[in-house]
Amino acid sequence: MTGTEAGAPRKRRADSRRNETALLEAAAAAFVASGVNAPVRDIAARAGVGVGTIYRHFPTRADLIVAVYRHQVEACAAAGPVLLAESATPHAALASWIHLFVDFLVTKHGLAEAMRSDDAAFQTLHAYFLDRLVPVCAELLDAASTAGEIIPDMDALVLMHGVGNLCIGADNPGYDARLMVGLVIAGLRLR
Amino acid sequence: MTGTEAGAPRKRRADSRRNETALLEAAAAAFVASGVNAPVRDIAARAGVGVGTIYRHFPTRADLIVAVYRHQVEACAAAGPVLLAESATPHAALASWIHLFVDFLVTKHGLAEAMRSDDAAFQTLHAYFLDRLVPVCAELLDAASTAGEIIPDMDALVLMHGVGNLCIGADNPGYDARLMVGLVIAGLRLR
DNA sequence: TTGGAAAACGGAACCATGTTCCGTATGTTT
DNA sequence: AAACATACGGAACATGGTTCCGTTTTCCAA
Repeated sequence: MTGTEAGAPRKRRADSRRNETALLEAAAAAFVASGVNAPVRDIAARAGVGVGTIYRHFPTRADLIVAVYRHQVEACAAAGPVLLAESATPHAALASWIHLFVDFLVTKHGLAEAMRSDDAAFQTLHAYFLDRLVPVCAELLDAASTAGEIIPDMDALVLMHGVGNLCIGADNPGYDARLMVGLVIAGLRLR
Repeated sequence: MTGTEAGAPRKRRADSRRNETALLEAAAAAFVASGVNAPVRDIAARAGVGVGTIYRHFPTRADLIVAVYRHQVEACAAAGPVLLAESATPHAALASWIHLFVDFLVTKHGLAEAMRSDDAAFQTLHAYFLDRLVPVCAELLDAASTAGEIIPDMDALVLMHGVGNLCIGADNPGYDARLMVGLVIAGLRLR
């Protein structure tokens, strides 16, 4: 035997792995250039592969988006506990963390829109972001409400949805997503 | 001559007017059934006309949407001064008026999304809503800030944009647009 | 080293939607 | 009733997502 019992499942082909990273880079570039709705054919062309290859690696656009932004989402999630430990008050930590999330969203054209699309294809995106970030947000909310700084029982999922929505069209010159998010954060405070 | 000098511009054809109202009714029905993004062909079929006829009467989808919802927008605009006169405080009037606007938006699937699309075709929609409602909102904001109830210098356009955004996906069971809008309104208050 | 099975590829073909265009039909005027 | 303007319908085109299958590449094992 070769050592591994029930598997030895022939290692992934080299071209496959090559294409996957090429696609990730191409997608990242296309997203910057044309937003997360960049046409599939464009991304394929940038990566020098056929469209079929995209679908084989990333069945839905959401899978591709998640793959491209995974590190940044992880970083955001990780920042929650750190901010809570380092900030003067839980409410301050919550505010900082939300602004971090907003900064992430507003720099990705179309991501906020995609986040809230109810298209089945975006289910994965939805699920990933929410699974990863809602618990962090809930922890911050809980700390702040325990400290008596904010209204009790605020639902983290609703808050994240709302903040995401406020980031839609953030690059529109007549709009100011950060200001609106600031109002929401202020509105959470007990008076 | 026929009497009228520089015009006598031959009255509109009967079939044209018939089709316009048929189209408005069909669009209203389609919007209720499938949201404001109902396929053009569906609307045409409901109205019993060809697609060309839609484009002749309503060059962009925004024109159609505006035509369908004009009365309701007008009603909302008209309610502003009334609320201001009847409410206990300007802030209360502002809150009521915004909730009125929210109620309007959340019952029109996809309208909030369309409102903030930067697609050129939605320019008309944007312009109409904003021209009509922003001044009303500005008046309410002004009254409230003059009364010292809310932060000064809040921009009505930004607020309307934000509220519109918060209404996106309002029918999603895990979300609560009214709650989020309530937080914004609370956040406007001086403490 | 090489034969061939498995894996992955490319891109043509297909579908859904929005949009345009023009030959035809309808209404209006004289 | 004839002649003209107006409006109509829907085929044809454009765009973008998605699927499918014949071909190519890689890997394993003899």
